[in-house]
Amino acid sequence: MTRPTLKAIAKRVGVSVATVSRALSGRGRVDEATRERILRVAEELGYAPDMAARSLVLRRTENIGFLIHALQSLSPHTFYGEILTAVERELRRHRYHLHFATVEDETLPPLIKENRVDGLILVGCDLPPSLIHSLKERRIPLVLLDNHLPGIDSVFTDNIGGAFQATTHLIRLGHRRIAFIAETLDNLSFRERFEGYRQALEAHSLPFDPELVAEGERGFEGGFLAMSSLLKRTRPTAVVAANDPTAASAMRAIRAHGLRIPEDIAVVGFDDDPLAVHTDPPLTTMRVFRSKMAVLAVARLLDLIKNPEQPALHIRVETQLIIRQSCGSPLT
Amino acid sequence: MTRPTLKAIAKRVGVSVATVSRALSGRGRVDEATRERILRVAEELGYAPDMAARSLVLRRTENIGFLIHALQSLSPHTFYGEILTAVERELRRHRYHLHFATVEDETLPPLIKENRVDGLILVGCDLPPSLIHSLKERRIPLVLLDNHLPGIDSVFTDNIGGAFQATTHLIRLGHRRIAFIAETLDNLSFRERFEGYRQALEAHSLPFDPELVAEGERGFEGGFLAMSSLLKRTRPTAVVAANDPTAASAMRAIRAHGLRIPEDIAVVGFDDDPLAVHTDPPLTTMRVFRSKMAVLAVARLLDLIKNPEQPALHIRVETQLIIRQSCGSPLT
DNA sequence: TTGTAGGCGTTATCAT
DNA sequence: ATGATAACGCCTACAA
Repeated sequence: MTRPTLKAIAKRVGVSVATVSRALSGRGRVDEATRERILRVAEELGYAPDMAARSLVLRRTENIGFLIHALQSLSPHTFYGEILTAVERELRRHRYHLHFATVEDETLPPLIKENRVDGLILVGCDLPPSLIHSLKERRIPLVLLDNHLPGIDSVFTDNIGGAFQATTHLIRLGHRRIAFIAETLDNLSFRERFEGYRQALEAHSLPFDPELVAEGERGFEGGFLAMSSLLKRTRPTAVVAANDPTAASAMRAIRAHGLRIPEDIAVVGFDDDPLAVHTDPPLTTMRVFRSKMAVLAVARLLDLIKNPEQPALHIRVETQLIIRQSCGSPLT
Repeated sequence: MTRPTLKAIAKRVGVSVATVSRALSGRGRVDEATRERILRVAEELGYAPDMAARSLVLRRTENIGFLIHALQSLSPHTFYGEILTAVERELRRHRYHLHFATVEDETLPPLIKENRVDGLILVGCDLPPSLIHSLKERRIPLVLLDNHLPGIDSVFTDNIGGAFQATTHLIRLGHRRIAFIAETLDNLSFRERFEGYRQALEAHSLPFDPELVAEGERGFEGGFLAMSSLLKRTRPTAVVAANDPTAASAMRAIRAHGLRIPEDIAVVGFDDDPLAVHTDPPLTTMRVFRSKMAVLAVARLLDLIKNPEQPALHIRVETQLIIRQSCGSPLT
């Protein structure tokens, strides 16, 4: 009832463990007939190498750590959930395994020092840079996903370009008083989206009005709070939300003020979250290619593991405007 | 630049590796003065035991596998995302690590045979029972989470009781023609919720009408499809949805038919998904205690690892009715 | 082609 | 209290 070992197979077949090891690993010559017998017995016993023994001698675990800030993973979006499953799927394709861990501060997660992983995917832009740098100093192969930092490999969303496009969409529909709301601007992605919004205004010679910008707070009610406080002091004809959950909860605030969407206020979100299709009306938004980004990050990480000394690559993935009903038709 | 080992510390301090091991592990006596020196040097070097070597001799990895069906984890809900982070948090509290893996069929995931984990949390009711049983036969400690099966430890939601309560809520509001919709009934949880619905009808002497039951398909549009086909043939005054995403997309279908919520049709969901608060009107639903369930499952699993030969425990966690606006006031 | 032997880093069992 | 030493299961020279 105990796990089969090389020794067990060796005894059964009547050869040495070395031969069995060679036969199973494919490295080194071994007679075709005995190889067959060995493979058969191994199959029969359901043999698989013990990972502890293997990684002790090989000095690699074939595990990849998926690190995310505890804040993020608790968030209502499914955004990082989809990234997680996409990363796992891709790792599995390459026979790697996924270690999932959350971090709450800058202390080094134990899986690093204990040598539990060969590399790291650091997800989201809420991980403290100080932590990222101390990880980097340990020379663990790593890539940032949905985040970027000078000198460190990264795969990230074109937030500026996306927000630029979203805002431009509203401008083309005839809007001039366009607001920007976010749960918080204390977040790189949201700040970049804000930047894209400003650049679009500027590119179309529209004035930037700080009155039209509002922050709420992190979490479900963020968009509601931001939109409510904004509506108390001014009245835009359109609003760019930093992400879809923010947009969805802003829509509730708009309605609570007796205004209609999109007739009174048009709304555009960001992420193309699954909930975008459930809002009323369905939300126009910027699609973010989570799964594609996951695949790219895994590929880059595995390459870095094989070949550590490389200049950092920064892979920016564009977004795509998905038009639904929350922006309506051109203003007349 | 290479990881510090026991040997390195031993050399620095001028003792044997055995002494260092004892000093660091706390097992076995060691002179107070030398222990101090050892601890200091270990700290200085940032020593942590190599996990491969450690688990090779100890025969345990301090890793727990989190297994989920690929279908599930790709689902729009954040349901399993919240469970995942809650499980990870609880494991970390106990100095365990989380291996995340998805399964697509009944083949044994490699992490089992390779001995990468000490135990398993099997999440959701879409994992094939045949797989669960072959895992069980390998005598790996495991507990089902949000699922249950005879003979296997489990922590699960009181689906029948919850749906009973949800349906009863509608009946108390005066509804008599109450529909039940689900993405699919090819799922234990959904079937149990259906059962709870039927029991509530029976308990209140209302007839069960198959016309009032509809399935859609898995995914975003499931509730929309189910509700649309239902409305084509009949007209309930209320509907119980098997979960919140189903309810949310059913609400779109109801509105698409020109009907109002809750005036024409009252809606109740299940799960208390974060999106429940974003729907219009906010969704009345049954709260499921994901985090509590996660904690219970981890506690049970760690107990089973310490003490394997125990009769199976089946821990059922009740749900709680959360009243929002989607059911309105009593019918007059 | 095959077997012997040494070692990966840690723990545990003996002596001393 | 401390130090050799033998595992744990696997891989890989090197020898036969």
